[in-house]
Amino acid sequence: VMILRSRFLDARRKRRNFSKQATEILNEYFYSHLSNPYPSEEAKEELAKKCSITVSQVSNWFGNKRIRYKKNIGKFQEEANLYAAKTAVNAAH
Amino acid sequence: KEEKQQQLDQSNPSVNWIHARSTRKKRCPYTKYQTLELEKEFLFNMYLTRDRRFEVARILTLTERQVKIWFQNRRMKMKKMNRERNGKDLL
DNA sequence: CCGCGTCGTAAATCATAGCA
DNA sequence: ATGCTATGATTTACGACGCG
Repeated sequence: VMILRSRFLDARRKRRNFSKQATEILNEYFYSHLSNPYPSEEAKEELAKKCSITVSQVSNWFGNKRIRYKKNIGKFQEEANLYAAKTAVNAAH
Repeated sequence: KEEKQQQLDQSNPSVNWIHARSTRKKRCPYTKYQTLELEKEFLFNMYLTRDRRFEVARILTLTERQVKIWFQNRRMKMKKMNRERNGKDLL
């Protein structure tokens, strides 16, 4: 019973921000697909696996990212340049 | 359908993936009472008959369209909950 | 053609994590 | 602690497409 109880409570655990690496991976995808930041179901699954989060969480992240980016492109300019440079470096090596 | 616009300038983030239906109704959160009654109705049956939809809409002061869409969204929510509540628990 | 179904999403809003 | 904002999740409202 205690085990079941703990498991139930665990399912209701409070949300945590995603890890730095996960956010990094998601941002890399977002900024390298800025002209069409809509990952396919397969891409979402791959991202979910790499980030150790669920596909739903990947969808939530992109939904939030797209709207927040669009709402204030200026605020994300620095971040955009950062990832643009990063992917350029990756491509070069 | 997606191939309509593919070649977009990376340097020009005037991103065109902006749908923004101007004719779209602004989201308006339902009251606790409305939500509670909708949930009770959903518990009774996940799918509405036309008559039931009319009654629920009248009682809650919502349009039939809003009630119809609420049920569609609610079914999607249930589906998602089931999906996540699967392949989990158990040892 | 209609009308309601699902699926994926926009946009607003909620809840609270996390930090100055 | 406290206030505040960033962030992840949830809630309305549709468009696109499907089926009968």
